[in-house]
Formats: sequence, structure tokens, C-alpha cells
Amino acid sequence: MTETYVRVALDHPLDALYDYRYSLDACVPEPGMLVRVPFGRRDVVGLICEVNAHSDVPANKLRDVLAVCAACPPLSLQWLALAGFAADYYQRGLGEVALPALPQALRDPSRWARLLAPEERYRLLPAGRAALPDALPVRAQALRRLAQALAESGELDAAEARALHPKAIATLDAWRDEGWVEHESIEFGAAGSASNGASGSGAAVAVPRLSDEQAEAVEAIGAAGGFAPFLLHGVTGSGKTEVYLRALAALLEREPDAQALVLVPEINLTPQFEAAFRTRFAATLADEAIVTLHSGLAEGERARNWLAAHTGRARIVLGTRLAVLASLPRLAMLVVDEEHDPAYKQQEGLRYSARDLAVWRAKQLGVPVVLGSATPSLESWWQAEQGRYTRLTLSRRAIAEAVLPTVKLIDLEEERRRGRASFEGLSGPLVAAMKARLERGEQSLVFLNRRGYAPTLACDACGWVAGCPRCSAYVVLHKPERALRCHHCGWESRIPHSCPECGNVDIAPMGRGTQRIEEALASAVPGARVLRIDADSTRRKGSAQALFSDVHAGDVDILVGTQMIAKGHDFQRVSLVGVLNADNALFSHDFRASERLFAQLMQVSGRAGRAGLPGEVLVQTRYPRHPLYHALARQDYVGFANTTLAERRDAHLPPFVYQALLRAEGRTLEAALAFLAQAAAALTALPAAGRVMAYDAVPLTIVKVMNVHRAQLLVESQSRAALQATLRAWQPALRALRGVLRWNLEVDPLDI
DNA sequence: AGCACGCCGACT
DNA sequence: GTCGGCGTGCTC
Repeated sequence: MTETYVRVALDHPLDALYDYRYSLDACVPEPGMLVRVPFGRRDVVGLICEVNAHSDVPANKLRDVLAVCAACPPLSLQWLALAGFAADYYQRGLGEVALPALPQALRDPSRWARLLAPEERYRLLPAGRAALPDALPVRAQALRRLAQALAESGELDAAEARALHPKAIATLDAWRDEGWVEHESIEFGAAGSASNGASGSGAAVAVPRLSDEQAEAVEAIGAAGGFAPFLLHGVTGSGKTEVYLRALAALLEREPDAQALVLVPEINLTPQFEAAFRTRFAATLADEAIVTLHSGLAEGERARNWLAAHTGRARIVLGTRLAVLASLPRLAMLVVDEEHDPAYKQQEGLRYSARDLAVWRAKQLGVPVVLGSATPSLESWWQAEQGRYTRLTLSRRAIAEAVLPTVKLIDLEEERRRGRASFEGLSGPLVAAMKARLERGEQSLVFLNRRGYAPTLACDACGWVAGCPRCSAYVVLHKPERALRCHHCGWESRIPHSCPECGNVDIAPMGRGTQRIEEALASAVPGARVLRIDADSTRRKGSAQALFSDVHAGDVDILVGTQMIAKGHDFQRVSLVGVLNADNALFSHDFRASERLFAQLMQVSGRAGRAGLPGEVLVQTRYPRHPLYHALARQDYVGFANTTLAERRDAHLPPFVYQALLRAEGRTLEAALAFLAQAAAALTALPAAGRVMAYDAVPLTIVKVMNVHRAQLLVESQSRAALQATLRAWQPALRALRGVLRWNLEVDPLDI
């Protein structure tokens, strides 16, 4: 009898696999199975990556696998390869990628039994149908309900039965002994896609007619064989979602077992997408064949949905970036909506780009992937320019009468020179336009990417400005809570009555945030019902949905908010969009700031005039001649993208070079910089570092957060492969550097 | 990352 | 005399 050993990935930072002796009879070990193993002084859940007949680890060090999760079908080799790729590319250990990608509940062995319980089905037999109702006492109402439900649908599973009557299982077992019902226990996951039939009534769903461009796009996606990346460039309101729906419908018709993954940038957008998908597929897919995956789900539900994807029961998985790592054994198409959105980049832990991983998965599986956006990322646009991605263009709005909005720039300098009245940052023309909308019963939307009442509080007499004691940042005045709050660390204090430096009582809010604009709008546009939507007004769970539905219901005349209002929502009555204070992003040190600003402004402009009302966008600016605003006024993404790409090429910036960022956090800035200097020296000393360049270490714009000082070192190369190899070789040196210092390495950073 | 062990300052 | 600070070392 030979010994069996398994190599297990564990969630900890060393990129090593650990060998364990495997001597459980319960089941034969396979790669992709979850196990519980002893590790140091605790028990952890790991993932089997290899099964071997020997181990090089000395026998006295080897320990035994404690338990195996036999009921869960093993993760596929393809999924392990995906985790392996992500670990490699983002410079982490396999276990650090694979285990956090699983739902938390699956990483808790005490929940395995419940999550992976066999499905218990009770089916009513003819004998039972004849005997049952009359055999029950008239007053046993819960039991009668159980019998009735059983008679209606013919069968019940354990959960349904328990919902009807707490002791339903005991009752059903008794009925089985009578020969009235039969009981079947189906191993977890074995039911598979058996329940493929539609649950819906089959009522015809109204399906919009496709424009020629939409039809061409759907056809191109359907005709794809093998790996086929598409960049679906469609102006806002051009009906990208309809293209996704049709392409998915065609896929599911062609391949009855296929699965599709649809990614959206933020949780707020899942409900409306989910509703659209459920409606459209009501006649072809069972209810449980569409699932969502995002961080807003309760642990149990997340695990159930994940398992539905893993077992193939879920046919369409709709989720945020974390869903890109879901196990989808029959994945046949991927969709990334608003692919340019920075939210696809994870900003902690494994710093992956869900969009990039989606493209990788499509390539691995040889299937189509559709990246949709009105303002594609310059990375994706460049791929299309080079012919690596197939470009599909939707140049017109889907609703015939809906045309693109007209964009006008309001020159704030000129307004001031001419002595025209403005009120609390709202210019005369903007106020007049909002009043006109109010009279016509249309809605206006005011976009300002700054929450709070005022970005800070200042003293006129001595120049004191309210700052955070723990961060190198100003604190933001929040009027409803009468507090100063730091947006970086959450520190709060009461609003002082006088200047803490000089005692002056005339301290005043400086600048404007959404709260202040909300207040100003109430008096500038009398009679208007003003609603503010930002991270503060939607803090309570689910409140964002409620606020948005007020807007849709027409209970709001003017909506003011941050970028939250720019994304996805199809407001039918909005005919005016006002943009305040966008200028600061024009002169940012971050080379991607203008790309982000342009995308945001295009997106928020797109909220105007979607339902056939003529849409107007008014942008208040001190730089009306800036090329970005000109491109915006012409709604000219292509012009903007091509000029910006040319600039990037000249300046040797992405996508023409590949970058990585080493960030350090120390108790002093000097410690962080010293660490980075040593790290840079170690990098240059690497034999393979020839094609990789390290810049000087620099402090972050906000140097101190929570009393921690932060600095970063930018590393770049013309060659992705050279950068990858060098980063990999660099890691041991980084780990060897001593010091009480936290650091992390980010590949393809977005914020620099 | 955890979680221990281990060696030096202010307290019941 | 201990409680506890965080330096450093290991995990099959």
C-alpha cells in the first residue's frame, strides 16, 4: 500500500505549496479539492494543487490532511490555471489568489455540510394523492398546507417543505412509510442543469427592434469562432445592453449548457441589469439560472450563488469585479460593461484588473469577450487600433428621436468680467436653464465630484485651514452632522466656533461640495424639489435604490450628486445636465486624470435627453478653450482618444510602456523612502534588470494617512515580459530587506 | 499573514 | 515580583 501526498495552496504570503500526507478513506484526492489541514498552530482550509506518490519533505515534518470537502465538485484545472496566471502576473502566491477567490463560507469547514447537503426531494405518489387530504385532521392546518403544496407541484425539496412546516421532514418521512410519497436524495451538484426548463409563464417579452449597427454587432459576436475580443464602442443610450442580451440569447440557444459571465463596474448597477436579464430570459431560463455575485450579498447567498456557477446550474452570472474569478466550468462568453471604469481594478490585496482577467479567460477558453463602453480605456482603444480587438460601433442613440445632447461651455471668467450674477457657484445661465426645466416639468441633474458641504474650513485672519491630525489632508465640512470629517481616515470633530490659532470668530467654509450646492439650489430655483445622491446620502444599505426610484418616479426636479449619478441610470425626464468644478482634474499630476475626467463628463452628459427630450449639457469652466472641453462639446471620443494616445506615445506612457508600483508605508517618511531606495538598488543589481527602469522614490500626494507615511517607486519597461521576469526576481530581495515596514507591489497601477 | 517565543520598562 | 511592548522566526 503506497502513501499518497498532496501539495496544498494556503492563503498566506509565501508562494510555496505545502505537502501533506493524505490517508482519508472518504474519497480519492484530486487537484481542485478543498481540504482542512493543520498549519502551525491552527487549522486552515487549503486547495489541493497536486496529488503525488512521494514527497521531498522530511517525514517528521509532514502532517496529515484532517478533512476533505468531498461533496464539492473539485475546481477545474482551467480554474487552477486562471488562479495560477493571476498569481504570476500580479506577483503573489497561488494560495493568496485562489483561496480569497472562494466564498468565505466555503473556507469554513463547519459550513461545508450545510452548504453542500444533498438535495432531498419528496414526490407525491398516486396512493398519496388519493389518500392524503382526507387522512389529515381538519385542524392540522400546517400539515394540510404541506399536503396541498405537494399535490399542486407534485414534488417538494427539503427547503420548500421546511418553509411550510417546521417538522415537515419528519412528516414526509412518515408519509413515505405509508407509501404516499417517495423520497430521493440527490448528491450535491449532481442535479446540474437538469432544471433547465423555464419557470416563466412564457408570456411574450417585448423585444426592441435592433438598429442596423446593433444587428451587425450581434451578428459579429455570434459569428465568432474561438477567442474573439470585441470592443463595443457605443455612445450613451445607443443600446449596448440590448446587444449583450441578444448575443447571450443567441449563445444560449446555440449551446444549451453554456454559461456566460457579465461584469458591471459597481453594485448599484446590478439590480437594474438583473431585472433586465430576468425579464428577457424569463421564457428560456429557470429563475435560478441567473445569479448575481458581488460583495453586497450575505455570506450564505454568495456561497450558494457561487456554487450554482461552479456546478453549472447558473447559466448567466452577473457580478462586480470579484465575479471574474468565479468558477464557471462551461463558460462560453464574457461581457464587461463600461470596461473603462476604474472600479474594475481591485485596490487592495491582490490588485487585479477584472477586465484584463476577463480577456485572459476568454483567450484561455477560446471564446468571445465583449468590452462595452462609450469611452473605452485607452488601453482597449489601442488594442482595437492595432486590430487585436474587433471594433463594433454604435454611433446613434437607440431611440429614434433621441439625439446626442448639445454641450455648451459657460466661461466663468467672462461671466465675472461682464459682472453677471452668480449665486454660490451657480452661474446665471445654469440657474436660468434649470428654472426653464422646472416650468416644463423636466428634470435637471447637477454633477459635482465633491461630497460634503465644503472641502474645508478656513480662517480669513490668519490663514489657518482645518486639517486632519492623522493625515496630511484637509478635513471636509459636513453640515447635516455639524462635523468636520477626514475623507481618508474617518476622523471627526465638532465644528469649532472660532479659529484655534488666532481666536478669530469669522471662520468660513471654503469651496463647495454637494451639500452646499443642494442648499444653494433650494434658494436659487424656488419651488424645485432637490435631491442629493452621494456616498453620504446613500450610506444606509439599499437607500441608493430608494433615492434613484424617487428620481425615476418624477418626485424630484433637480438631482445633485457625485459620480454616483453619472453611471448607468436611464433617467427618462432629465433634459439638462450641469457640470460644476470639473477644472481641477485638468491639471492633475496623474497622467490618467484627463482620461478619467473625459469619461466621466461624457457619461454624465449622456444622462441628458435619453427619452427623446432634447438634451442640453452646461459645463461651467474657467478654461473654455481647453481641448478636453472642446472634444466634449463635439461629443468626440475618437478625437480625444487619438490625440491623447499620441501624447502618451510621445511621453512614453501606458499603453506604450508597462508599469509597476512599489508602495511603502512607514512610521516616518524617511523610513519609507529609505526602504524604497534600497529596493531600487536591489532592482538595479538584478542581472535581468537591463530592460527595466526604476524612477526615484517619491512621497504620495497625500503623504500621511492614519499617521502612516507613504511613498512609492515606479518601475517600468517597454517589454511586459521583461517587467514580469524582473518583478519576480526582485521579490526575494524585497522580503529580505529588514525594517518595520509594510510594502506592496502593484502591477499595471491606475493611480500614479 | 498569524501566532508564537523572547527579552526589557511601568504597574496591581 | 508580573503584564505587555513589538522584534524575529516559522509554518508541510
